[in-house]
Amino acid sequence: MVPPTPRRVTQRDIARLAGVSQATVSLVLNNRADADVRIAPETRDRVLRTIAETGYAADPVARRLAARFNRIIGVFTYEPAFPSGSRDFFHPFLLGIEEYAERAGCDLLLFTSAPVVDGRRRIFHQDNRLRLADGCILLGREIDAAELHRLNRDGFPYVAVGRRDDAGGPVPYVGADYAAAVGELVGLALTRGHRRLAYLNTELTAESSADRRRGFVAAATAAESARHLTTVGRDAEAILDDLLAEGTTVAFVEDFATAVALALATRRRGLSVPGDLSILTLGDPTVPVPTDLAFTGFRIPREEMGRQSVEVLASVIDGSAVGVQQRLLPCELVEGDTLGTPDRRSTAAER
Amino acid sequence: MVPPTPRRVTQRDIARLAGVSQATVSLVLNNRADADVRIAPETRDRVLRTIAETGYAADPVARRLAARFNRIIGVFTYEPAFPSGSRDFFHPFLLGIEEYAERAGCDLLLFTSAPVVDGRRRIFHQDNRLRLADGCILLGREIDAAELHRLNRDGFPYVAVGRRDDAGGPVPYVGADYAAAVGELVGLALTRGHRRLAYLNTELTAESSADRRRGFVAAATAAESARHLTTVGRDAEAILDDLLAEGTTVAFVEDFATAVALALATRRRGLSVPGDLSILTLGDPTVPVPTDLAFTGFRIPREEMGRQSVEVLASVIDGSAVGVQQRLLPCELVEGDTLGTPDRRSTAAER
DNA sequence: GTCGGTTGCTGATACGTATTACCATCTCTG
DNA sequence: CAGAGATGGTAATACGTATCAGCAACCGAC
Repeated sequence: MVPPTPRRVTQRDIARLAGVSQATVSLVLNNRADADVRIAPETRDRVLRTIAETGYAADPVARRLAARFNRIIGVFTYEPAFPSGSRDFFHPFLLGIEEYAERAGCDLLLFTSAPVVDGRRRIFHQDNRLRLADGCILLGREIDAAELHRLNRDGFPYVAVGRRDDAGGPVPYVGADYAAAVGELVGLALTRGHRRLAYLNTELTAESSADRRRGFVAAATAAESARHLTTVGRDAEAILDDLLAEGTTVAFVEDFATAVALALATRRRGLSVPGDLSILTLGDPTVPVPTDLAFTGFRIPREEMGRQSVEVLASVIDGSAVGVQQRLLPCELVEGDTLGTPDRRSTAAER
Repeated sequence: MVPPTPRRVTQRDIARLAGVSQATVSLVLNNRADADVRIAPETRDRVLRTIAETGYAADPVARRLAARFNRIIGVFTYEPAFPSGSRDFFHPFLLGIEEYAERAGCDLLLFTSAPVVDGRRRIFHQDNRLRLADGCILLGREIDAAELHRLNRDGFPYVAVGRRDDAGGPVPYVGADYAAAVGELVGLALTRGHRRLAYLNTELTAESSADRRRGFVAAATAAESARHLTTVGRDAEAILDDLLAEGTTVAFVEDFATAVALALATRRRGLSVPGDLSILTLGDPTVPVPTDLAFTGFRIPREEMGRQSVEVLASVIDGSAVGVQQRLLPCELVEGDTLGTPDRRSTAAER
């Protein structure tokens, strides 16, 4: 292993050239002007001139070792950060993260080296370089609670993108207020006259999923009937049978692809969306699904979540944040074409 | 500035717990088994057990300071790395870079903090953190020669994505062989009977542009006429006039958007592509342009360029590379619908 | 029992920067 | 002109790891 650097300019070199001590160079560089640190203007100038001449730049590694602060923000993703799917789910988050990092003058360290163990990436592994960063941002649908636990224990500054349950203490996060958004959608459906609602969920473990269900349950108390169906292992036809049998007029669908499939099945049966069945989606697609329908639902403020996660992390790192930072950002409702009124069809027939 | 870390486990702690010296801990950790470094198996086990118990992880900063090697690859882009345009030009490069970095166990450091000066980002600036990385990858249509110069002078390992002219010495790069690809296209056009060719370029400075032109010039010697036109400041109509006046039958167009505009203009005039004019593109679009035409041209192996740039950089860093690394990857020809035969129209009329 | 060789480990030091305690020197005051 | 106070700088040390010269202890051979 040959040292890659032939020899680089250090503060010691500057000091020698300027006829001062290394400490003086450091003091000049850091613009120290405390009560007990004084540098004569001409000395300062001489040092600065020498620095300019040599093109010296401080070694960030040594600086970090000594000062324990580096203006580097780690980004940990549980999936590749640059995925193939162009309309990818992570992309907007990263966009916001990069934007705010640039504004804050921070570099981003992507932990691409994190190995996959048991089907998912791990933060903590042999020889992890987490601590090179001043703090880190965690991206992923599900984040291992044990790893959050360890981050908490180590006192390493971090922020999760998306709300997280406690893991050995409260978890700092910047999330989307799914509960409120779903609640609003339910309210909208009730206003339009819907009384028989159904909630279709896929996964069960993720917080983002639980929050949506919670929002549904809380807002649907005024409904005649509010059922929960799982879509796991069932095809759209079977689900549709189920919905129609109970006289459901509006379905709240967690997974975008399921909503598309359900709409297709409805049409295949000669029924219309939203004439016979209203279908609401609960967030943007996570995988690209082609559809000609403009679904009614809400938009997750992903870019803004990225931005604010960096903002929060920065405040945690520099100590200006008090307590555990937890933010929920509002989701914007999207009025599409898939929410109708339950009686529209009969009204049309009466005409 | 409160120290963010309360207190972390160090080799010294391990050493104390295991009853050995810090040096021994380091030796065990690095699996040293040289002739003059010997650790008794039981000592080694004891140290390893202590490490496991405490959950110790080496501080990458200190490691880097001592060993000058960190398995971190810097990525410098002259534009935001995560751009808004979904079909972005940089994206495939980053995809390849990430993929190979993951395989090589390297992390990626995005220099988002690089400030914009005079309309472009700068690698070297006050307080740059370049040296945190073991080496870096440079992405950008045009890269400042002065900055390359300085990288060369400093002996900092780097690789440019895309061929680069010398800048105070040869520049290591992984590029696409534009000259060969354009040459092949010219050959194809000649085979189809074209004799009057035109080359339409936009910018002049970038190496990628010069390579294409060079390929054109070298291969077009067999043609009756091979002209160069600039598209800068001219609209598609004027260019088309020019082409038709000279009896040009095939246009090699550097910029994808220009090709689209030219095809539209041709059609507006009641002429057909490729019946009256063949239009060839010289690489993928850099900005998304909607078109229903499948252009004949070639594909830049961008993902592979990303992968290999990391591969090359890694070999430069670990010293296994001899000399300056320069690679040109072949571009894949794409047979679309925009290359015809110059006499097809008259043949059709004779029938 | 002395001498060369081997084994297993440690002490010292380097890496480059930040910080603090402290030391000269000069200036002012009574 | 002694003492206090201000001024301008330096030496020393810390940060955590890697490396290497070298030391002690033991072994075997003559």
